[in-house]
Amino acid sequence: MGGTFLATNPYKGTRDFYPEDMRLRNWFFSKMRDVVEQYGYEEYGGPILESFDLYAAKSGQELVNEQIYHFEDKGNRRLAIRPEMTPTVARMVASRINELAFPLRWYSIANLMRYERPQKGRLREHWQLNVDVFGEEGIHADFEILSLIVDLMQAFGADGGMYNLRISNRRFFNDVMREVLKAAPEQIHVISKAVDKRSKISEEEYRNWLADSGISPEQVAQLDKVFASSFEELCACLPADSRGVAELQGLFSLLEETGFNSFCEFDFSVLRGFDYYTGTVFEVFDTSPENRRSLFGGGRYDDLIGLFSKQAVSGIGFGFGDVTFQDFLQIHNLIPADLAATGEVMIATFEDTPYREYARLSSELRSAGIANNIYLDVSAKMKKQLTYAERKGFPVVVFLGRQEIEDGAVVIKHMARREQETVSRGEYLEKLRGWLKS
RNA sequence: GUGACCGUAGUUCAAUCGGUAGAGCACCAGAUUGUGGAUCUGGAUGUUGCGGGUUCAAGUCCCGUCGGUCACCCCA
Repeated sequence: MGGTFLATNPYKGTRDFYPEDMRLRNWFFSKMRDVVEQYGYEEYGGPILESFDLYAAKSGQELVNEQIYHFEDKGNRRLAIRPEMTPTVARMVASRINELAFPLRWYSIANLMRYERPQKGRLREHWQLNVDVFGEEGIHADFEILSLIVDLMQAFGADGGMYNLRISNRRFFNDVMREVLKAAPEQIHVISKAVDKRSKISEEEYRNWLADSGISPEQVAQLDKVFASSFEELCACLPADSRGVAELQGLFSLLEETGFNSFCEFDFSVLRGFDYYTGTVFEVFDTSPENRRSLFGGGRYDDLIGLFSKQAVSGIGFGFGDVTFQDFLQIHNLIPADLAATGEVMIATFEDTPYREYARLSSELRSAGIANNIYLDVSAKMKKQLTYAERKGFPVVVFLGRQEIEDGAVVIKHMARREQETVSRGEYLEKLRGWLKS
């Protein structure tokens, strides 16, 4: 025997996109593209392989390095498959820093890979929409990104009840820690980690974590008070010149004035990882009980291109992955049922008719802008041809046989209505168009 | 990296205490030689993920491995 066959399953944590899967992905990414381009964002792209140093240099996180696919090429260059898009954009921006007109509004839709254990909402390869504003420090950019997110969600019919957009600010957080808790810089780091975990771990674990990290009982008490306080009360505790306060107040008054505030809320516990973010941070949560998780998030970082240039470029943006988003769409029933196949017309064939007639008809339809297939096996029974047409979801089948050629006509058949009629070659296109519209 | 559960036909699943693997759907052919969703008739299909062990006998028990799912870890 020929031995064993190769496995047909895709590599762990990656997915095959069969035509129906591709339709879904194309559907939502093109919708996203529409929204983002209406905001005047420009698309960019980059290579899937980058120098390993591009990632290794960045903040030197061991864990990130463990999640990077890397290897050596034939010229002994150390390469990595991109695990995120930001270093690539940073490189691109830095490379043309003097030529680009800031602020930039850029977006990309790219596939990324990370070596990790697949689980719900997270695979080894995923596709992600990245949207950023570069070179603008003011909160107008922050506001724009947040309103863009709301519009993005709305484009899919997601209303405020389906998701939460929670917003905070790293500067504000740091100010509160310093002024209210009198926390030292190292303590702030520890506290932010504990706060980040707060919703996931038990009350006891949370308190132990803080105590074990050298946070005094007084500080813990203050922290409890902070969480019980409103945004306004917290602001009152901070100096009048607090930048964090000014940014959050400015941002929220803009959101209120434009009506976007009904989708947004202040949430002191939103922190989004570390170091990276310096100002506004935000996170979008799914509100459905089955999927109470973060869909995506982002924030402001002060220096995007420090690795490449002396000049600092501030930016704000987010990355929105397809895996979590698909879960979201499914749970909230936001995927349209009629993401149909692309073919509009199938041309049925007969053995006793010259094939060139079908080639001509097909070309005639294409010129008219009607996508079509010729049934290739002319000896196949009509039952088989029609079954095929039905399974493929062709709304219309056209018959062209000896009789029709003699009469200068075609038979067009409306599959869903199970009706058909004979129409002259001069008029069938118009009739067909009418059918395809409805 | 740690832990839990799962892996049987294309698919969804069944198989009693360990006793020689079966059903629905789907598929193919025909009833219908130029007309599809129903019905009827017939048909094909498995190294039970893989490798080893225990046993007279393993889909079933044990070990390993690969794959899937989920949680932890981590998070763009």
